[in-house]
Amino acid sequence: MRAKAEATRERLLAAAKNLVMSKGFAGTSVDDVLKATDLTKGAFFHHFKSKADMAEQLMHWYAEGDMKMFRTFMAEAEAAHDDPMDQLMQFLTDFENYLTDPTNPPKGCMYALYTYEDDHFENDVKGFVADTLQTWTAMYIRKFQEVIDLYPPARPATAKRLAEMIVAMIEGGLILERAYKNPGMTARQSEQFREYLELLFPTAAERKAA
Amino acid sequence: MRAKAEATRERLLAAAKNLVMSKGFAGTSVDDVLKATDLTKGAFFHHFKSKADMAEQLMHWYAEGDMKMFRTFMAEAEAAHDDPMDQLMQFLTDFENYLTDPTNPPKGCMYALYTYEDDHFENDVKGFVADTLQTWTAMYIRKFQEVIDLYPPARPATAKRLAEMIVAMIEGGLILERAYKNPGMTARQSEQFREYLELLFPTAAERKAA
DNA sequence: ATTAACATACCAACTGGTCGGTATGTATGA
DNA sequence: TCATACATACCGACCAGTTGGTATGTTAAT
Repeated sequence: MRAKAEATRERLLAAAKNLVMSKGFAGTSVDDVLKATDLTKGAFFHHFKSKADMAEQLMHWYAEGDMKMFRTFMAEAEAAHDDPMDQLMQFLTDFENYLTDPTNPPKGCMYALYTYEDDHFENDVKGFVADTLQTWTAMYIRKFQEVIDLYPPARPATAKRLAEMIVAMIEGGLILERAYKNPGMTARQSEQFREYLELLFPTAAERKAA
Repeated sequence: MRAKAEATRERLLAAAKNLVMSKGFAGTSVDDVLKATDLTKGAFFHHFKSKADMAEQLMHWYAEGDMKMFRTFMAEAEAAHDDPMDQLMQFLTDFENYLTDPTNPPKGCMYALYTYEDDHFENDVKGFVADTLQTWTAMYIRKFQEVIDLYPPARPATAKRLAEMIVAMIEGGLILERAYKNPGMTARQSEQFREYLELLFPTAAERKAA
């Protein structure tokens, strides 16, 4: 029984995610979610004590899946290469392939969405979004620091700056992707960032050429 | 009397802009706007034939102000320098100063906001947002092409890619700025982008040093 | 005297949320 | 083992408040 209940909860969350991603949080009504799942008010308020509670659970659920994916990509990249620059490059190309893969539209980032509707959310939720973005950034920082320690950058650069840069480029890419309905935009940003890295760490490029 | 009417319309739009920027479009009710302006339903529906119509007028109004600002920055930069690289750099630093200036929070980009709530808007509005972003990008493309024509890039680069890159970085920066409540994030993205340009166009940097 | 520019009163539909009820599970004890 | 006792999972009617929108004023400028 508990397994079926969890399945129901995830059905609600999955439907909510799709709706929220295309209509926003305030624009998505509880009834919308119920229509999409063929469930009723009773079910909804059994699993969530309010709509705001759903928002919180939805964000945690989303972040969990999101972070797991990134960690998997990173672990694979680290297993495949010893050199941190190689690891980073593979991570980014893997991510680009994932973005290019014609999976379930509409694409977008729920952190960004919550950020642009933040008046509706409790400080807990806003803090969680910020923390998650920080964790994401921190993953990059660690890797960039390894690269910087190994290869002198052609111009002064900090790991933090580079990490924030790629995160911003991805977020911005997703916006352009939605606005233009052009599925390739985000991956192109990642590609362009790799171009920058090649220029910034010339000795890493030479090493590979050798 | 017509002047007073236009003033009322702008009062409504200005209030709507602030509210929409912090609560989203669906999250902002007509009553919210009226409460903020001390006006009534009669006034609102005299100026806008529906809430959706307000959304459209709001976007046009916003884009007009936005584009005017960018054109002003660009005109100033072009008046101050002959070299396109110098023009570009001043444009970016001017923009950074504007972003850093502690003006009216909350910061953010209405194009991004509409993009993340696009289910509520007519195709007209969505198309307009896309067109405006394209126009913004096209301004950069023109300038980057001038730079590329003059200084050979250290690695293959197209004006279009670079233009999309800076637009994405700004959009992403604004998201991080909101999420972290850190007013400096967006300007930092622009700075970092200039760092990239210095690397990409080394001969331009040499020319300046000489 | 018209008309533009607003105010006021009101409406049907929808909003998030509650509540009593039911069916189906699970734990316990004799 | 099998009835008792309770908990979980869900249903659907209902509620008060809010939503966008309208119909009918009133006032003031042209």
